[in-house]
Amino acid sequence: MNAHSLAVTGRSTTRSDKRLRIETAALELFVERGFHGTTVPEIARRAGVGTGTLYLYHCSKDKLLNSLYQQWNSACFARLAAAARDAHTPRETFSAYWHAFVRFTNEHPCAYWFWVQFESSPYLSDETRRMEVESKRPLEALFEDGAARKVFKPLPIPVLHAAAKGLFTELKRLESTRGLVLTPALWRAAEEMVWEAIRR
Amino acid sequence: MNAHSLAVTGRSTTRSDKRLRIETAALELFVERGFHGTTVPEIARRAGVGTGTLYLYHCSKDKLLNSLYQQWNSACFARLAAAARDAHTPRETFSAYWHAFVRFTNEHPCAYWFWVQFESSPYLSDETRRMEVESKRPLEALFEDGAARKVFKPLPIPVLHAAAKGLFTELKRLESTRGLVLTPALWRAAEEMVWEAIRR
Amino acid sequence: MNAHSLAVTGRSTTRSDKRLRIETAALELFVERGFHGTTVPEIARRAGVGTGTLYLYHCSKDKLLNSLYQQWNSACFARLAAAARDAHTPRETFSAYWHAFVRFTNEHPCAYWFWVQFESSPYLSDETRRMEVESKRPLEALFEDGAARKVFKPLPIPVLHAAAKGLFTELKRLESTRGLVLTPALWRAAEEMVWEAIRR
Amino acid sequence: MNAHSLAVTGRSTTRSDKRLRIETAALELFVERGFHGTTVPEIARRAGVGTGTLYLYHCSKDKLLNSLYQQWNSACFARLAAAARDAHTPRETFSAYWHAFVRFTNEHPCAYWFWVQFESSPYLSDETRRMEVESKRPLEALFEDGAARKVFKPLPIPVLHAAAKGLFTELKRLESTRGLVLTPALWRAAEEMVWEAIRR
DNA sequence: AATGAATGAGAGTTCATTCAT
DNA sequence: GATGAATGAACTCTCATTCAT
Repeated sequence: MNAHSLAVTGRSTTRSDKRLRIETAALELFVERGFHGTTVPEIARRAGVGTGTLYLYHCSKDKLLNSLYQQWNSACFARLAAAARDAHTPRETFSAYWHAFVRFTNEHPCAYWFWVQFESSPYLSDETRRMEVESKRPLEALFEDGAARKVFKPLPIPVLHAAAKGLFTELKRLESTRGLVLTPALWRAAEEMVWEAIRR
Repeated sequence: MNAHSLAVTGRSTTRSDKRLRIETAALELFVERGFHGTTVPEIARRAGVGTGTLYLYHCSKDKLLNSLYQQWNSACFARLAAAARDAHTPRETFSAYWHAFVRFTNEHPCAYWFWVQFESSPYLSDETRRMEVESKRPLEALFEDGAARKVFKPLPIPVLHAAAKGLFTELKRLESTRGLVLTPALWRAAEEMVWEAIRR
Repeated sequence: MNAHSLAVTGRSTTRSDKRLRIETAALELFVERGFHGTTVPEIARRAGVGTGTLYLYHCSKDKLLNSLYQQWNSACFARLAAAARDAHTPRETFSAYWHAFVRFTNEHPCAYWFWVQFESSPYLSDETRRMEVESKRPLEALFEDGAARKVFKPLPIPVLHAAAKGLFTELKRLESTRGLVLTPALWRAAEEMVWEAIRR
Repeated sequence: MNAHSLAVTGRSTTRSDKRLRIETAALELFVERGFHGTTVPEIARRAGVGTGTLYLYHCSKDKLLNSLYQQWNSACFARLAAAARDAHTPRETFSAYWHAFVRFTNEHPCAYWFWVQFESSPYLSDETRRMEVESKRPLEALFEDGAARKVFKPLPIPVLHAAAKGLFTELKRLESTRGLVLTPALWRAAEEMVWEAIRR
């Protein structure tokens, strides 16, 4: 997911390199112009490959979008789960999870906006939606301990989750639509808000 | 919305009736199939008018979408503002506002999902986005009293707002993706979560 | 199936006129260049309509080909059946049938070559093939009388039929590949050959 | 055609073996799916060679088709000529020729259907068509003796030929479209039909 | 005002052919 | 000689928009 290997190997036409460049270009363009606003030759051009080459790696524009969605979902959820691994209390778990999310979206802003733009779109296949639900489950498990110890409000874990994701999403949206500056202090305040919301 | 009013009122309502039918059909179809999944002749057919007629009321498919977005935004925000008019304390204001939102989205589920689907899409014009920001301001004013009296956390009002909208959105999404049943009790619990989040 | 009505009506853009022009253009081009050698815009251009117009009348290039095949098959078989209606003896029936075939292919050479080119091609759908078999049956009925009266060799009627169609086809091919001149005398001689072949 | 000869003869047959495998694969696929329904990589895959390898033997897909057509034409005509070599009377010549044709098409059904499918297609080059005419001439010479002795009807030899090829073709077609069973008895009856057709 | 047949630009996708290895 | 990943020209088909009626 980075351009590092490109610089190292010199040869810029290895197979996995092409795939990566296509996927990066597609992610950017889908975010900039939407699914139908982006043409396949445009993706190919930005990736520096021929149009037909794209079809060696992804069998349709549609499947490409779904593949990107699945990849980034997995990557993000894996990251969140990993971040919370060393936490000892529910409070620590939540904090680790929250800040990992902040970091992930800062490192991969394109992937984040891609997610926001397409999670409610009709372009995702049923299979992709199922995978998203599956990927999220391990994450929810992180909060089972807290729920069992009655640290949280007696609500389904996805609902607790919703408080976090919801505020996060809207803050990001305020940043882009109203120019809100998301300082570390604000992120900490927001974290506190969510904690107040979910704790018993 | 039905053939009855047509018969009763005669010719005079034909125009506005057609406009309404077009807009209703468009709203439904955009939600069901997305912007590019919906064709203009299809909207016209569902509205029971000729394809060309649609262009007497809306100069392009794009403008139609933006017009719908603006209309429903205004309608929703007006409704929220009205609901909070008779509240006396910040807590009451918030409660009125929250439940008005719940009610509005139950009464107009199509309009709600339209909003969710298109608020992050690239189909909205800059003008529409500006209007949305403008429309939201009066709503934010509702919370200025509470902010002044230090009932809320010392954060920009849009941030407080974000906690409400964020949780709301994610609960609705859980309803549609995971089958979460949104009982009145759950809505009250959610209201409480948001209140805990925003109050000082 | 002729350009007559065009001249009469003056208005050259009636619906059925467009359909006819499209089908005529397609028939000619398919014969001249084959199915894949003919592009849809080319058919439209020769028909004097827009590319999209073609799709108002035929839902795909493939279906257009099959529709043409079915139409001309029906037309040809109907003609042959009609021609043999007034014949009294098996010999007369056969003669009427043979010469009607000669006349039909002279009047519609394009349709004839279309038939020859596509009857063994993989572009015909199963449905088209079934229809062809069905259409041929009434024609075979013409020879049942002769078969019952033991005028013909004791073979399945389609086999008798095959002798006629086979020689006919090959003579036409000799005309186009070797420049054989198909005089009325030659057609009569060929008729005699087939009669000798099939009679007991 | 098998891996055996490869092992036995070593490197020397590799080249011609590859050529053969390519041509066999192409023949089969062209019959199964038509010219445009068959892709070059598919031919290569079925032949067990790389895509590029095909171009070492045939400079284009088009030329490959024409080459196959020429090869099988020559092979078939040579076989028919050889079969008639020992016949003494025109009747014997014709019989030998007829049954050799039956045998050849039974031994090489793919080649036969290839011929039927492409003899009227626009994929054959002028050169191929010329070669076909040339190849046929020696075959026609077989019947000159009979013509000179006035055994046959006083018609150009290709016309006599047409009666044979025509009935043959149509019988084969009845076999594949209507399930007609081509027994030896039927072939003999058909031979008799043709003989009746052409003899004076 | 209302219509819907007609349009053609522009989309996604395929595939014969090439060429670096 | 043999390969198959890469290419991009060219295809079929769609659909927002127009305009004669």
